[in-house]
Amino acid sequence: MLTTRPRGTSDIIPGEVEAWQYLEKEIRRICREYGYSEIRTPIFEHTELFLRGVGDTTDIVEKEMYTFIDRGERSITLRPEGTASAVRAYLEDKLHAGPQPVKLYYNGPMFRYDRPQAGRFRQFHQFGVEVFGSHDPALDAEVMAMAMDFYGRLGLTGLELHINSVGCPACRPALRQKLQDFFRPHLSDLCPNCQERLEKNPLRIIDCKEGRCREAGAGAPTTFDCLCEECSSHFEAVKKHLDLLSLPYQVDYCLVRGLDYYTHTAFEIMAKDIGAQSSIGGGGRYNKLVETCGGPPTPGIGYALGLERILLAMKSQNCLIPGTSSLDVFVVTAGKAAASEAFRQLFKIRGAGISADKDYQDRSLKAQMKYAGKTGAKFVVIIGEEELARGTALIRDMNAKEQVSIVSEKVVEYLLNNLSNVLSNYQGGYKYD
RNA sequence: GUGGGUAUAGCUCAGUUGGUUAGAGCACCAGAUUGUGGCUCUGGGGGUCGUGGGUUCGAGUCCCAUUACCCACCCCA
Repeated sequence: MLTTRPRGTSDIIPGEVEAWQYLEKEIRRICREYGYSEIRTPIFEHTELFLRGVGDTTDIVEKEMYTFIDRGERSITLRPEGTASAVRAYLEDKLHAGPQPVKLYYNGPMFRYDRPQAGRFRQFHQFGVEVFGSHDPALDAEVMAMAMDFYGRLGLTGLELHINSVGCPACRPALRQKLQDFFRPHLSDLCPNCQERLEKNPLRIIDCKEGRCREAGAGAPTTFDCLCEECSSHFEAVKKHLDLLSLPYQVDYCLVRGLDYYTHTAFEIMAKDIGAQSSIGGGGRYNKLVETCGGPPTPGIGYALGLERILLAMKSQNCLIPGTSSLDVFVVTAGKAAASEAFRQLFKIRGAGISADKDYQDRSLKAQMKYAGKTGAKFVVIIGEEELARGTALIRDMNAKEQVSIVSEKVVEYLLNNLSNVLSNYQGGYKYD
């Protein structure tokens, strides 16, 4: 083999792609129901969009971006997440000029230079939504409920919704100060990462998973201690709306997500059965991001779900996942003269919306039958010398192991009649429930 | 970026203290009185033992390096 796929990427091959198509179909369905429209943005952007949008002290920007200089000497980055592009498009395509809020969704590949492991890849796929133009805490709850609804539709259970408020520009400076005052005497007890975070981004220390940082952080101030009046009441309203929907959640005052743009609400959804990378989705409010990107003051909120991790969880929980789709009809021939007639018949069958195929390996009739069985074809149409002479075709029902002789002109009609229930299930996707 | 594990046929894996032509199951292909699938039986094709060095009379087996994959740290989806 000349070469292999780059590290941390994967091929989605027949037998697996059906699961992806199913997810894509469910994404389109739920987004339509919740009033979201799809947006497709470039897979690469100017690097500065992510520097400003995601935040230049984040791990994503500091060490995980695929950045390169293109032939026009521009610094280009393969998108590591979807929100920055959505904000850019919201401004550039003047969506802020229309009726608000603007509810968008995207679904596509993201790129981060991480060490691959279970549930973590360098090219991975996110489905996400973004809403621009509303401060309403009910929307925060809607967005979380939608994410949980999506998991539920796929059959996933036992997921945990963790929520927090990470404050706003009014109250965060006080929290930063309190945290720095608290941790500065214990600086040497912190992991090297957090020692740097103390000045750059002290909030992240309380969310650090290192044992020594957890110990050092015992009794440390949390977001809860410093929320301003507005943040606090917003958070209470969000919780109230989650309660209205009877949506279970856990408040986690140490939840600080790794993207700097969050204000107010932050949340994360965890799956326990997919390995160490248990975060299966997350999001939050970003009321300053549009401004940061050069737009008018505009509130926003969104989330992103990792499709690979969703599939991992679905496999782990034995959810129904569509497999390979099978053929409706296989055309078998015997003899050269019959092959021409069979080839024409094959196209007539396909023209009627029936999936059909034939042998292209010059196989014997017996081998063609064997192969037809493997394709899962429901019917086999046999055209040999005898049928050719009589102007008929044999149609064999593979499950019933019975076959009938049909006049050539009636073959399509016969198949349509006998496949009708199969075809109605097939239209537009796969049978999954 | 750090650590641990793995690498033999298309797939899952055997391969004894280094010793002749490297095996099995599954898969694939072909047959079982020549026009009929799944089961059974018989046969067949297919492997630079990840790659590059080294030790040795001799390396799939031991040593070093390298790459990839898996898992964990970290981070996040």
